[in-house]
Amino acid sequence: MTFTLYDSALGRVVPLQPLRPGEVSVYCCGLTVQSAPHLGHVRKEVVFDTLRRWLAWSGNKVSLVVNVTDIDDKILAKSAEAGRPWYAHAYLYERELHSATAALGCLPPTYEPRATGHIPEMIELVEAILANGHAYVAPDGSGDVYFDTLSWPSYGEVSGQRLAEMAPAQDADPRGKRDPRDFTLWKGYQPGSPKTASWPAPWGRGRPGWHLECSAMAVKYLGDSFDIHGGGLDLRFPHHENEQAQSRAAGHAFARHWMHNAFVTDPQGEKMSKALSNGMLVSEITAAYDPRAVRFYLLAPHYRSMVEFSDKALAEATAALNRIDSFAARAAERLGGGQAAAAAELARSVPAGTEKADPTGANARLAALPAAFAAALDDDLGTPAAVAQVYEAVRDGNRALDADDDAAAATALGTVEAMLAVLGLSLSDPAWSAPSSPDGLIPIVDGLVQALLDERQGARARKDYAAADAIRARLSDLGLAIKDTPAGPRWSR
RNA sequence: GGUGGAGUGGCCGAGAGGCGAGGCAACGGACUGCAAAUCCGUGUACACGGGUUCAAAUCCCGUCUCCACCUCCA
Repeated sequence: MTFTLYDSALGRVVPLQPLRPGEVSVYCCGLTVQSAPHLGHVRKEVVFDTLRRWLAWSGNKVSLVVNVTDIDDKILAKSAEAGRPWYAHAYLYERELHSATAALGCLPPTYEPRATGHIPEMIELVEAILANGHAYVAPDGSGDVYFDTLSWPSYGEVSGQRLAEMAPAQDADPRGKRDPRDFTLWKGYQPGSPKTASWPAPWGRGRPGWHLECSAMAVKYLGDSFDIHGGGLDLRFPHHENEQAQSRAAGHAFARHWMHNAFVTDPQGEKMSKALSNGMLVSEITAAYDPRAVRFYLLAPHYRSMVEFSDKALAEATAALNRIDSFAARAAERLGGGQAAAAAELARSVPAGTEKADPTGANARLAALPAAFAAALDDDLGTPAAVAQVYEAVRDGNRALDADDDAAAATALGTVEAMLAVLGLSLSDPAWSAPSSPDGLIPIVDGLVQALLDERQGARARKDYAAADAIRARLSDLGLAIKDTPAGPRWSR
């Protein structure tokens, strides 16, 4: 069984043959921490978190490096507006990003380097490109260094853009550029910018260009060559194109495959953006919906398809996940938690799998999954077909419970739990425990509701259905759903 | 203008030459005091027009519409 992926530079699905068998190295462009993340930003995090979990589940050591761009034009501009130092501004939104991704159950990357921590590496990279004759220092004394795009014949290989056909950019500040298609490697210090946002370099004080940062960090942490470079589709050109060109021009083999996720769109089908982000900030969404359902909503469609944001879609995802959870709860009540605990145990072995290759453990983990589920994920991270397998197992399990076939129900429960664990949706995942509930309150609430349900049971026994239904209605008004099961009434939110 | 992607049943969303993924919603049935939950059943979908083929949602040609990138963007 081999993982295959759609390599967006090649435009087709190819098998992943890692540089080092059993180890997969992934670099994924993170965010420029300039403002609060919206749903679109975190789709990428969820997609690559799921990819990483799957590769680890199947026995690979996975290194996932995600950068934090903490210096750029936007950060300087917005921090000035906000009246705080640029680094404090960046750090504020870096923390917001972390809480957003954690809320959605994303494991922290293997490492998350900040651009500002890698200025020496970036300078070395520029020196290498200069030495190889693919960059030039602007002759105007500005301290700018530009990549000489025309000197790099394979420019365009990532995005399919042809240099000759590219619309010449209307550059507001061409300074010493030879050709409008050249891009900035190093931006000379401009008076008026914060002094703290500049660093000494052989060609003058300044700061790195955006594209350069990723190249330097990817090579530093993943080596001269690595397996997968990921990011949002909007980064394909020019960012990824430029990254590839400058890295190879410096002599590095760089990314072997490119993976790009599609956008989250607004209800009109247009790409989510800052201007449209009202009501779509991650913090707002996770306040309004179960964060686990939000993750489910983001990963159920294929990563290369656009996802449309709407309250209806989130509500549907909540309902769908609810059905899965109801089965798990019903089965666990009937069978005891053995199967679920076993699946949770398997899931717990996976974070270790990201640290080292674990083919032996992988055999046990893969055996816990339906073959069709594994095949779906191996086929370019086919989460839709994988999710369909979850539903199949839920139906099988419910059917088994209805037929009093405990053995079959137990199998289904274990399968469901294992699949949820792969997708980062397992209820036993610590990410979903709600620390916001004050300690000790839950048993009290539970006891109070139980007392009311006992009351209702008494009424039912007397065939006083009016009284029984009144209690149910009052609980229902509080948002509690009551189910009468053979083992007695059960309540849930 | 260049490059890439998309149009699927009430809605969402897969698939990519031949047996109708899956979910949500709806309707009927079983179960229930009634519900809820669950199970069973119910759909002659693939933008349009041509073509290839024994067979096309899937391939080819053309048309229309939408989206993205080419300027910062997950």
